[in-house]
Amino acid sequence: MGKMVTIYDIAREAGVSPATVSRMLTGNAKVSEEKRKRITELIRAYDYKPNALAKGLRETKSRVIGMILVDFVNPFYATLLSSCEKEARKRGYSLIVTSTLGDRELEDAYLDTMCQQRVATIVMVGGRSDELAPDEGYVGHVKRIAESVPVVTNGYLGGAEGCRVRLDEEKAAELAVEYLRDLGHREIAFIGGKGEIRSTVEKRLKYAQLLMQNGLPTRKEWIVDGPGYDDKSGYEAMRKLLALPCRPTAVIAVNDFTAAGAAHAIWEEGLGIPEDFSLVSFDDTYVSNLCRPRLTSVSYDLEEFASRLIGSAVDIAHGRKIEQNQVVEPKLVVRDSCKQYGGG
Amino acid sequence: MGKMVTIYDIAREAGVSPATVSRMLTGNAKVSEEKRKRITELIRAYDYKPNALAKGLRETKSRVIGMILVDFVNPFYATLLSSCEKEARKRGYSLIVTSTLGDRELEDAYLDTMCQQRVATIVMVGGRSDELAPDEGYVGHVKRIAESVPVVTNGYLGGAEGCRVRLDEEKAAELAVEYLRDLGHREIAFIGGKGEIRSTVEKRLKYAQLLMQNGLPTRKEWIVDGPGYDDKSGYEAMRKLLALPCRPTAVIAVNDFTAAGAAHAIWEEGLGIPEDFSLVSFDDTYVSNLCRPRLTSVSYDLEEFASRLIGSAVDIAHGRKIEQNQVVEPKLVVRDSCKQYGGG
DNA sequence: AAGCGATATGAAATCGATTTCAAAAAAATA
DNA sequence: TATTTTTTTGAAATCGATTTCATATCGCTT
Repeated sequence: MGKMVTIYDIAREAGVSPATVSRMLTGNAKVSEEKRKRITELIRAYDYKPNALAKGLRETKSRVIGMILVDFVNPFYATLLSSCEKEARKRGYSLIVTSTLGDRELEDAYLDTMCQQRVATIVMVGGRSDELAPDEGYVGHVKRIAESVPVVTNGYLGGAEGCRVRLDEEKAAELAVEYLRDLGHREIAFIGGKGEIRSTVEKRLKYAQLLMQNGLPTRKEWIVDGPGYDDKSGYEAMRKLLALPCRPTAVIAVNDFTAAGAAHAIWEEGLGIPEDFSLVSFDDTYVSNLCRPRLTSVSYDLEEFASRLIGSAVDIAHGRKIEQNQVVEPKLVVRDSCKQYGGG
Repeated sequence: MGKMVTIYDIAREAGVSPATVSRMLTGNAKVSEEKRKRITELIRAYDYKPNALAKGLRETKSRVIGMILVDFVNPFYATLLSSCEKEARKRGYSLIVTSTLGDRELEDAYLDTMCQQRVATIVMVGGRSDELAPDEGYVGHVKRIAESVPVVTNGYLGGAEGCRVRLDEEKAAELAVEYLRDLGHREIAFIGGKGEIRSTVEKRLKYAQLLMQNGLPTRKEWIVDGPGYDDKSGYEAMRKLLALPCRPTAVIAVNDFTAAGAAHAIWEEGLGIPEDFSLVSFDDTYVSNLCRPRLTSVSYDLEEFASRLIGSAVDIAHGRKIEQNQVVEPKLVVRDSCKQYGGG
């Protein structure tokens, strides 16, 4: 690769000092109109590209945000990533990304890598910080990292420098349960996923609590956790529900994939949605539009989520004051997978 | 943020020169066992994290690969991204990513940004380089960029330094057409998407050519381009096919989303898959498993694609010789969306 | 014990941009 | 016009790691 042209080359050609060129580029000080013109011209002519590494070194941090997600393929995260990238770009930042697929060691390793990369901020969504009870080791690790790089997460921050932007999972559960209740359903099941992920646990707990508060029947068998978070997991969970002597009339599934899987199990049984079962999912990804009938789903505004995550990340990097605790509220998107119980 | 500890700090504490610490870290030269121990100990104790910016500056390039994709949300690219990230990590590289959503200016801007970031290589999949006839301006831009940073792409490289890893779209079309032909179908339609995207054009051309070669009827109305690449686009395209006086018996859709949309149009008409229409899609994302019936789809091994893209990117960065032109072959994944024509 | 090559080490230059500090030039004031 | 104030500018230090080159240290040979 040909040597790249540097600020020195430009300065020499323009007959000024590198400092002057730098000042022009950053706008940190005035430069006489005459030199300004000459320099601008040369920059164009030589196709000069400022070296971000040198700049980052000098300023002890880069204009890059490190983003750690559980999974790029899941459309919820894919959409979030897409929005985050747009937000970052808008603010003049780039995104270094990694997906951990739940691998703890990897998460640790990548926190480290990003630290070495001297990213301005680390944004972490899902993963260990999002478990119900992150272990001691993890908390310490994040804390240690956060001594060098601020962290923005939707999960547990543990007093580290940074901020938290969480999704209101309880409100989400409430929207689902109350919608079904208002439709006249009394027998409502809940399909969860693997592990004690905070988002799942919070929904499940709220679901159970709301059934009680509303005087609806609660049954242990109506809370089923599949082996994962994909359609197969939902399928298996629904099969268990279908095998029950006392079937529910409505099902809440922890995400669109599990809901789609549940739908397949229902069809396989020769039953229909919403005729025989009403179905509500969470996340409102494009999958809920791809299913027939289209799934009624609880939706988070991912643009808002992204804007808060990246906005906070950038604000922290620039030493601005930010809200330590932010919450994104869900809303219900009604489609075709539910109907009035007993009614038309 | 607290100052980070540097190689100087470690050196001072260990009573050696920074050079020695560096040599130990990089392994570029021998260091006596005694100092080695002392240094290792201190690095642990101080939680020293080498500054990748400084390293990159010194070595005039970073261990980061810049990745430009059209769209993170599309599961084809999401999966590719996921695989690429894994491949990069395996080789000690990080990924800076951006999605252009087809915006040309953005693509140009981001080529620039990554250049400034001094990424080791730029990997570009989809987007302008992947158009059938990239315009002069674009070709020049890539060429100029490629003078500073090598480029790996699935599309047009235009003699720039780098390499090309393409998907064999023609073979993919062949697998689809021949499969349907072997099932006895003679009336086969093709649903494309918006614009003259190379991948689409190549498939469509091959499809048309194969119909001729096989003596199957060809009709202009059987080639329909939707307004995009999503399910709605496929839906609209299929409605046009359904409105035809002479309907085809099989449909090839340019990706899983358009296929899913086409399926909905078919159901809406009260018809069934595969009873009334056989349906083959491309890409074989999880969407083809999410549909009922599951879609028969032409699949690319994205792990191989990713491995070739990132492998080449890293090899080029290290000045190793690489194959200038690589091809990834597709295979057909048979599921439940096709059946013998006329037969059982 | 003197001389030789092989190793381990340190001092200093380097990568490219920013910034401090001081000097020079320009503008404003007396 | 002389003097002060303000604005532009350049020289040099800095960010943190790597590497070249020279020197010190060691073991080995004769």
